[in-house]
Amino acid sequence: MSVPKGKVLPTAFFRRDTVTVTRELLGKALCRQLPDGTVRRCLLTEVEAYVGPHDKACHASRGKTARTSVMFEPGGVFYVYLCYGMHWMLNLVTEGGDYPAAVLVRGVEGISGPGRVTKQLAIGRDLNTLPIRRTSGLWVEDAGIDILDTQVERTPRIGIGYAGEFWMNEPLRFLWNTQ
DNA sequence: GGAGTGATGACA
DNA sequence: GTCATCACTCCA
Repeated sequence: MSVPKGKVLPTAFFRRDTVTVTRELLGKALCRQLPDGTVRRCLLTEVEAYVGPHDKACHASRGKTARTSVMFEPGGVFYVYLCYGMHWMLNLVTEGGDYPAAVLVRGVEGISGPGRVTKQLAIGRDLNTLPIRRTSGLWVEDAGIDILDTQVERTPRIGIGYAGEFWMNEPLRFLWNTQ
């Protein structure tokens, strides 16, 4: 069963508190325009928050660099980077600007794992720094689904053991339990 | 449990 | 310039 077309989320949606945005992204539809012109819509089921310069797991916690400068942009753009030389990671930049934070897309309905999501949706470097809107070929829509807190699970983030005792345990990973 | 893979950032 | 590290995935 496919996800019906919804209203495109405005830039303002992303220019807010990162944890709030992360939680609200569950059940929203990540939409990708395919080369043949058709659109694939996938409900977001797993996301992680990287909440600012003080977050030791956030790439920008050690300052602004060529790679992380996009995270200092006002929210509503993509941060895409290559991990382990093979996997593209998709992030949605949040907050109002000059404050590095983003949401990592770890999974959508039918696709688990951040590297598999980008592979299946053909997401790569070319989307880095582009705005989150229809004309970029990748955007987010409100699918009209209301997800109750009882369906949301929070856990520590994955693969950030280097971030120190506090940040590696913060429950900044959000999962939508669809069962 | 371990390899693959290459950009990135720290350091010289 | 070198070098270690990595918000992962797949196969044994």
